[in-house]
Amino acid sequence: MSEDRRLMVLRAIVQDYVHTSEPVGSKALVERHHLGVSAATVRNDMALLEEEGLIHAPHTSAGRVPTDAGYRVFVDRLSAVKPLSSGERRAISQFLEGAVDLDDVVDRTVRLLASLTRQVAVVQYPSLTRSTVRHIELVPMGSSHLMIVLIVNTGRVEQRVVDTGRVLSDADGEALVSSLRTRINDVAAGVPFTVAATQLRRLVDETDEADRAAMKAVVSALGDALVEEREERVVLAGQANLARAGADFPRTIGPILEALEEHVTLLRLLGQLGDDPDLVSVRIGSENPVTGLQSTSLVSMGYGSGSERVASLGVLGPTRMDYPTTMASVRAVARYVSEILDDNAGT
Amino acid sequence: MSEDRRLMVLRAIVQDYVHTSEPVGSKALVERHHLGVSAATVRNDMALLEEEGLIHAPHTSAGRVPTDAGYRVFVDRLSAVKPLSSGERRAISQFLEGAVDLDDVVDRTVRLLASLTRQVAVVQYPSLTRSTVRHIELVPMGSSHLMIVLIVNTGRVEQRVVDTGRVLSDADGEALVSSLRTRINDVAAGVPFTVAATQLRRLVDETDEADRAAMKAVVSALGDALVEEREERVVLAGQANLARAGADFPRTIGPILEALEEHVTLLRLLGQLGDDPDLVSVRIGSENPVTGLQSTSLVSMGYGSGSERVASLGVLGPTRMDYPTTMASVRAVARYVSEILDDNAGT
DNA sequence: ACTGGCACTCTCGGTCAGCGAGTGCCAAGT
DNA sequence: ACTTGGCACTCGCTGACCGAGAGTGCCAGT
Repeated sequence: MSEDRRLMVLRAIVQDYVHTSEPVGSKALVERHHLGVSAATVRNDMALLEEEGLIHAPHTSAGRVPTDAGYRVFVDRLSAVKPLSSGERRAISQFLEGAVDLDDVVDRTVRLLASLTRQVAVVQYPSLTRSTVRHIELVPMGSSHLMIVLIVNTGRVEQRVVDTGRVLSDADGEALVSSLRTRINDVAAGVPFTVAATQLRRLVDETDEADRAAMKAVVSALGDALVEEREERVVLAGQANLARAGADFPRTIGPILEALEEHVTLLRLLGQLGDDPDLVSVRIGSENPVTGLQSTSLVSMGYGSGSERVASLGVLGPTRMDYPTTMASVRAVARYVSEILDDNAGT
Repeated sequence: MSEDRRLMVLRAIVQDYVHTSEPVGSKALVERHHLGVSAATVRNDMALLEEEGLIHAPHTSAGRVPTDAGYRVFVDRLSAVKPLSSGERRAISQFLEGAVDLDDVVDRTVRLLASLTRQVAVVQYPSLTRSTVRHIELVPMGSSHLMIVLIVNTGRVEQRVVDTGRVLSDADGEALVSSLRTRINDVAAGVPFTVAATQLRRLVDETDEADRAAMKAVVSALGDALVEEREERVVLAGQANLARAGADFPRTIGPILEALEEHVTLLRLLGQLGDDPDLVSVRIGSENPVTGLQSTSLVSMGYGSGSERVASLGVLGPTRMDYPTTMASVRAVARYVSEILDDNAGT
């Protein structure tokens, strides 16, 4: 019947537990939250909630603790994302304002998230599946080596050195480099990675016998750089916060740290967001497929310039976390970073 | 008198403690190490060692544990760096072989060190105080923006975007860019950072009124990049190993993680090496100036191409660590990385 | 449908005894 | 002058026990 009240009770349990980190009993509940009923009634509701699997008693005579499913219901139906104070907003923008390049943006973002939420922050580097080549620069180095600089539209830069097997320091060499430079940029500049890769391969065949070897060397290095660049990266901060919340993970902190070093699985996790790119995604405890992270929750959100959601960021903390404010922080930071990328992508 | 034997006893204590992690008593000692004397004699020696401050009894009736000073004596006088097995050497070279660029070298190195020593690995990015500018490239972006790419002789690349306030897409613009490019490279290419910075500033004054604003914008961004690039960075791996060795740090793991996030202080630490660049430096427990790291030891060594020791790498672990093998690993990796940098530096 | 009451169950903290490892010191042996 | 065996002593650790406190489930009453 009073399903409403049951949910109120659940919410109260979650809230209390989150900030005392102790199992909460019926008596304490009615005292702190002025629900208009007695402890005995609450006990009945609790029994039902337990049947539904939303809460759980660690011991016969202890209070109740929310289960992962309980938290799920809480975030889905019982809480609203708490808006940040204007002070917090200002802090965010000030902190990110001074970033000079993409690395710096990511670096600042991850630190900011960690200190804001006092949890472990995870930021994925902008994924470049949709990246385009902005420009490719060739710089002769020494007699026969050539440094290739690949500039991506997101502002990232990748470089490689190849040996062309040709003398580049004389007039002929300079002409060769300059011809390679224009021809390569003609087919690749402004073009998405995947397309650029195939175009470049074709370019080799269209090259004179004489210069084909050089062109081939350059193109193959570029091909490497293109996939390397597509390979995604994450940056972490705030691992120390795990230790602070040590009470929550009796002895699981080791596995958690291990899981955090597996950047590949982290990336996969971040990749699986909810449907709506503009919504914060929450993965709670055992919902999480990664061994080692099953006592933690991941709050994440996509970000990126324009309508493209190029990457994700988020924080990882104990399942017993303050979801509303954490979600608010993550959302705010994701939006702000997106804005910054928008501005820089400008033109 | 028998100072020799006292030291043998100390060595035995260190060795036993390192691998049982329990205070070691006189009886256990004579059993495991066949010193030719009885437990009582060992007890007398222990009493002396304790007076000298080299060992310490946690409780009146517990065994002895080496103090920081005890470890110091051990590494300085009682141990030899254990040579690595050929298998380990091969593993190191294979693991580092496939690196494609500097970032990759550093990344692989830090992971390798962590898994080799099962401790926290710290690798400083090659310091660039002695770096020179290899080349500076200017790439027009959009109508008035210019991307500046700074290529350093170590292979690092830094980029900046500035607004020149001029139209660059027409013929005039292209001419401007190309003139800036040659003039800048004329004064800066091949020149050490510090010199380049001043040369470039002078260049502004020598520029025509008309182009001075554009030149100024570019030079100021370059100046930023030069200091930014000189700012040093570290990379970590293997934090999870801290948790594994949790027995050693009862509750100090939190502060340690915090200290590890303070990259600035880490850099300072790594900077203070011993005198001989070719020697492994060991800083034990309280010898360590950083709060939070006083229950840990740092084993580090410089590395770099040629005779220049451009940066350091090392591992951080409990004071109770296996110094001989750890030192061996650190030394081997540092040397190998130096070799790689040598090869790559070759024109 | 809610509430008060009651018996019951557990955990937690404190105390206490026994055990075992290890020490310090002394007197005897080489 | 060292070394050694012996012995009394000190502590920390473990397990048992106990009482207190918190919380529960259930039942009967409103």
